[in-house]
Amino acid sequence: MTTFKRNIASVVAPATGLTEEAVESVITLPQHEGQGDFSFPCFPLAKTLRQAPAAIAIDLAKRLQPPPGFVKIEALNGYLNFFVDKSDFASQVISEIIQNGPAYGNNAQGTGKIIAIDFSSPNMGKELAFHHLRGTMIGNSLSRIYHKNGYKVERINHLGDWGTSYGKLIVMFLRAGLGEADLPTLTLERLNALYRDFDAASKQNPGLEDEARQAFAKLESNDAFYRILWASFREVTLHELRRLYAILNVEFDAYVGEAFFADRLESVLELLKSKNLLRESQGAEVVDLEAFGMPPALIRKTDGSTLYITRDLAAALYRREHYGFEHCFYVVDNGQSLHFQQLFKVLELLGMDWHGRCEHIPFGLVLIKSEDGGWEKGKTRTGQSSLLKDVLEAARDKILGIMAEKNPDLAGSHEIATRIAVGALVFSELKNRRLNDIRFEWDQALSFEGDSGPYVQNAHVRLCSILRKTGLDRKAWTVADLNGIRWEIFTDSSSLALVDLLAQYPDKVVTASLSRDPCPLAQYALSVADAVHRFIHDCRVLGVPEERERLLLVHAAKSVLGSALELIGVPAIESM
RNA sequence: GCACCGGUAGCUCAGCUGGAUAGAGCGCUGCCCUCCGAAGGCAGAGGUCGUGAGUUCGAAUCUCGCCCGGUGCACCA
Repeated sequence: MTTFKRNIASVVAPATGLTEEAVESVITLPQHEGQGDFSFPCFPLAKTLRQAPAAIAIDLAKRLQPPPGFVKIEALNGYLNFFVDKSDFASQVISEIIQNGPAYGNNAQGTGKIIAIDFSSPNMGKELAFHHLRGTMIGNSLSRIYHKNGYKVERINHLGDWGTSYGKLIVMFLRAGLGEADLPTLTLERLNALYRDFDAASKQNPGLEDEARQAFAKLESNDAFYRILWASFREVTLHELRRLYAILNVEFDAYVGEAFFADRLESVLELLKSKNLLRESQGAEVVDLEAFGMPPALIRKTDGSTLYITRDLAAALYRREHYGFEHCFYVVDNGQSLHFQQLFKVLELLGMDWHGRCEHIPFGLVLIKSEDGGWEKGKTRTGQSSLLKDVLEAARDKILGIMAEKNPDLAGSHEIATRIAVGALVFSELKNRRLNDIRFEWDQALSFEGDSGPYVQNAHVRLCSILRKTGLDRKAWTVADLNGIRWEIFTDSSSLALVDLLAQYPDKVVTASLSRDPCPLAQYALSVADAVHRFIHDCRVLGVPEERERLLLVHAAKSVLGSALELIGVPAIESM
């Protein structure tokens, strides 16, 4: 792909006076048939050459000889269209895929650089709701994408495990008559129920809020019994989280929750004071951000306790010191953009010259139907949101039904059904741009038709199935397999369309990293799946004279599609 | 009121670092398995790209105003 662009640049640059880099950067891929394979738009030349773009294109088309790898140059509508030698193109693309193996699509953009990425980060004592899937999978996918771009990625789960909320849990735990003896059998479900009980009970008994604050104060002062309760609650939460993350195939390098920063808060306050940023306001301590068009950042409450942003300041300072990151990403929903604007501004005011390396990566909200029929943000606390484990189970069960009908040989395989369910749910989260709000509806969440995860997974399955029939599914392909390949076999439109897409993979890996959005890769996987299904439909592979060549393409397509699926976190399964 | 985000086919959405004739899926009308997996393929109908201006040779894409929807804006995280 890059060699083809470079070859175009090598003939266009001298004829136009542009640099080769400038030519390469404007080369586009045409959208319609008859427009060649690469295009150079002549419009920007109109001014300097004082000629109409169409005339420039016609003139260039006459004067230029097709560069290596090309057979024809044509002028059309002010574009200079280059037609590749199809055999040559297929040869270059497929050879590159075979030579690189799983490293195809890798680049060195991030070599030697570290990215700290904070995602998922649920609250202790609460079950994962369906809406947590979005941030979790966006963060997971971005981690993999940046890794493929050469970065070292540190995945951080910034567990919400400190604050008055945990006073609430302790209060309700004790009020329910539970004690240390009950800890071994405690479940996350039970803890989550205690939360809801607290909300209900505190409406009747407003004094409960005070009790919770006192309980948290006692926890903060390291009361031994309260520390044991807290540690158990945390372990129960982590146990269930790890179970779900395993199903989703999501991993973290660190579970560093807010509690970890508890004893660093004083030094944050000292730092703010030393820079003369802290002001007293209505009995609380704030950093005034009015000059920047923002409300003040509330650092310390009237009762002396600290807040979210105080802990986030401590976390940012720690991460910078501990990881020395190039970028620090916060994958958190769009509703918190003000918080992050304030956080980054305070870091700037503190004189942290790296504040610009911190970046909020917002995503749209998951809305649920409200009582009046409108749509609103779902809240775990009130129990309106569906639990992630329930949605996963429902999806798996529905898929088991479909499998029984479509592939009785595999019927009953919970493992495969689960992987299809994960693929379906994850793909529908990531195929759209991350800032779009999503409306949760059961019917839609459990719809597996059309442009869906299963459709893309099925393309991979069909490729695997063909390879399996020849015993080549576990083969390690090498450049030796390219000897004697008749590249002209790939010049039919279905094969060529597939080859063309495979060639675009490295660019898509970069695009996704620059937009900080898995969406381009999900869309790409979809178009590869389209091309695969069409290829399999149009081109018989086994038992035909072209078998050897087509098996090579099948393997190349499987390899690239599998890689793209891995990047977005959709399981690349081999049968379904 | 201020701020962030969205507004493209009946519905759900791609396309947005400006480029040629705006693309999918669902739904609707039909067609294709004696053939490697039909969870598949092919064809048809369906569009003032919210709206008004501006920048430009060229705007769904950039800038500004307005309208509609979601979210946030001091002691929760």
